[in-house]
Amino acid sequence: MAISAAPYICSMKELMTIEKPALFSFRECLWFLDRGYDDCLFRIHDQQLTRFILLDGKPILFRISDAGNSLAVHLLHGSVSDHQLPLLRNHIMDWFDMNKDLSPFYALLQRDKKLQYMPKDFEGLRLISITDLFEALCWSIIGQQINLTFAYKLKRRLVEAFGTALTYEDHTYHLFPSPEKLRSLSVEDLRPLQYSQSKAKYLIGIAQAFAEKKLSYEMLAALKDFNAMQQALIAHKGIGVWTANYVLMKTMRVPNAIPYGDVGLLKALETHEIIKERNETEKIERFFKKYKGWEAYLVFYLWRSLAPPVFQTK
DNA sequence: AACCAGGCTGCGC
DNA sequence: GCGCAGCATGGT
Repeated sequence: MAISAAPYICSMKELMTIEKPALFSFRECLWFLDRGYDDCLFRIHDQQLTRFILLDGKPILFRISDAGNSLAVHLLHGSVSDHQLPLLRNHIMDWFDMNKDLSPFYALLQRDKKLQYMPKDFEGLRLISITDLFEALCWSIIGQQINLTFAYKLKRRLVEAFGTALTYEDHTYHLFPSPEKLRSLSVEDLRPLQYSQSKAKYLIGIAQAFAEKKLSYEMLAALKDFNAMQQALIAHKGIGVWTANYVLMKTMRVPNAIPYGDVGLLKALETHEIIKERNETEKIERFFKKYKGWEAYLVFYLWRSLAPPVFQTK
């Protein structure tokens, strides 16, 4: 499937601007999205972010850029009617968690001797979400037990083979494949892309569950209770505690969905000398208790800490 | 070249 | 319920 967009000169239409809340840094957010991995679901260049999505079921290509006190959103392909504008605005604000007041979290960090550098060094970094539950589940299954460089390669192969592509001004943008598309595949279709037997099986199984409406965002969100949501996910093959918690954290920002055992999290806890050994689970739980309500953000900021601050070289 | 990767399942106890 | 082998393959 391919869509080609006519490369009109000056075809970009400004759809809207979105006012930046306090403690919001587009630059910090871009740093996270562009931290050295090859993500095929958006493109960043010249401090601008371009992405291809389905809005209200219709494909659009849009670009976000920094406009001082606000973000500017331009339309590059497709159309957005007046009544769809709020949908796009909500999509972007949810993606960057722009409705949240971070000051209580920063107050907690400031009280912590080992982490009190974070509010300044990472100021305005938001917990950037994966806006689609199916994509989030597939992505976390792909990423299980392999390094991220390889995981992004696997994702790209899947998306390029089975997703919808759109070429605009010499760059190709992609939609993540639909559950209906992935459910139609067999394990043999994914083996040449270097998916393991089990990863292939899990992905197809999850796609089936979505296509048959046995699992959906709405279904999960309706549960409210964290344990119930976790169990609803773990019931599916290929989803364990880590995956369930990672996905709940990245799609819904469920604060107590801590991906315990995550190697990145453990590494960060070690470098901050919060733990000495990776098996000190009680110590980790005690540590997280100090951040009640902000656990997901804490994990995100600890991941952020694994790389140098974006402003360091400036 | 060994050891590690943003783990999970299935088995034996 | 808990521990552990096996998985499967690229990165460093």
